[in-house]
Amino acid sequence: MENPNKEAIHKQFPQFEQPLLDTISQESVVKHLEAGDSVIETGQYIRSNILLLKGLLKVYREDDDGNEFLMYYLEPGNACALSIMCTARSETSQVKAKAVQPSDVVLIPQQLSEQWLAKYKTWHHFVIASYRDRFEELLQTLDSIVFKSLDERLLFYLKRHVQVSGPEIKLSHQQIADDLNSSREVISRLLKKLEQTGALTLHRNYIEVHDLEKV
Amino acid sequence: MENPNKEAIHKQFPQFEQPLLDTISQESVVKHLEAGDSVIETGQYIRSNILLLKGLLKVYREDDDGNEFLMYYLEPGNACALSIMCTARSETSQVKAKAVQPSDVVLIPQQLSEQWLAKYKTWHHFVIASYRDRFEELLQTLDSIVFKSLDERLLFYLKRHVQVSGPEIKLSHQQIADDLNSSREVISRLLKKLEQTGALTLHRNYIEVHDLEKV
DNA sequence: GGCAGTCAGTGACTATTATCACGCTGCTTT
DNA sequence: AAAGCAGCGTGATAATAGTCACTGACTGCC
Repeated sequence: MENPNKEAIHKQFPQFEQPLLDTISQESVVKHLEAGDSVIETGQYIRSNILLLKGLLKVYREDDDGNEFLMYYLEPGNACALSIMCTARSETSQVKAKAVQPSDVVLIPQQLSEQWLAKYKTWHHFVIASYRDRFEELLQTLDSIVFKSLDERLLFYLKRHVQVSGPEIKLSHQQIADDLNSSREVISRLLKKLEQTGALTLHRNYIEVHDLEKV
Repeated sequence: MENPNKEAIHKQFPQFEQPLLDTISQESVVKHLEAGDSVIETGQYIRSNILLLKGLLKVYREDDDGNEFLMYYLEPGNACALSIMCTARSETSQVKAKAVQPSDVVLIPQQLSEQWLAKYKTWHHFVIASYRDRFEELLQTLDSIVFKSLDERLLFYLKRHVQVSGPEIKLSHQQIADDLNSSREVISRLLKKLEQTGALTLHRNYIEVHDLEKV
């Protein structure tokens, strides 16, 4: 009885050694998420690592007033050590993850992950690389917030979004404002300025990006 | 010929297994830093991990205009995967580390670190835990920048500083402004407000903290 | 077609932070 | 003691971003 997702896992994570692939297929759970679904809420495992097979996740921080901001996106082949999320809840804030597109994720219980660290070399390289990559992405987000003004942050945001899901940005101004922890009116005004430069065209509920580099 | 720092290493990193301690003593270099010394510049090894034996380091981000902001402090027993620093130089910014107090650091070449990951269980746990801890601290910094206004960020900054080096904060207003990527005048005004609440007393070149919690 | 609801545009106002310009203080140097 | 300088206080002003109030425009539904 082969796990039907085995091939998908192998394709997205070709670096894993064969026995590890077998173990993953046997012991972990693949979960399908619709756009908008929250990863934490659906996860049966409280502390799990997540491998993304298909789709797109956004990982964001939320404080207790409901304010949020985008940390980074996860693409297929990426992982997010959910252990980070579960431990990293200070009194006030929490890390959350949500599907942006319909997605397939592999949930790996924290305990298994730790066993594999010792057992499978490719796994431990993968985990360390994941931490490092996530760290660097977070650092980039931080940079843009600290050093840049909102119009530059918006540009950075749009570029990143185009990278992960193409030049048709299907978001309302309100959603963008949320991701940047700003307000709709401000984002609207900045977007309009960008439209006037010819970098993009605004539509209802989506933005057509032409060229963000020349701005 | 015993490495005289072996005992210090053992004391700060008691979780390390004996063979690992031996290897560290033999193969790594302990470097003394005076307050203000930059870690990168003194490091003979380009890509190294750093273990802090004594003192206090600050790790900060700097963009190409010379603006900077504090990411977090490192205390004895902490480590900073310097590999992060070396790879994490985007076009614009760079991670740097500087001694705040006279400090002793152990420099571990990246190559050795990677060998040890497979060889010593306590090392690989340590590295993973370090990544996680640094990640969470960075997340806290990010929180304070995104969700809080400057007066709250200043409070957060002062609290953290008190935690790592006591209630006598030996910094000029300018230095604090740099760490928060703000300007001296603004910090001066906010500090004055805090003084009026009785939370601290201002002096030339240092601040005497009484109680930051009640503010 | 009419109604409700979401999305977007806009002007006026406010709050926060940055910047500029200056003066004062107290320490160090000569 | 005089000069020089770093650190700090302060008012005025500017720039940026957030908030409020309102409008119109499009969408889906009955």
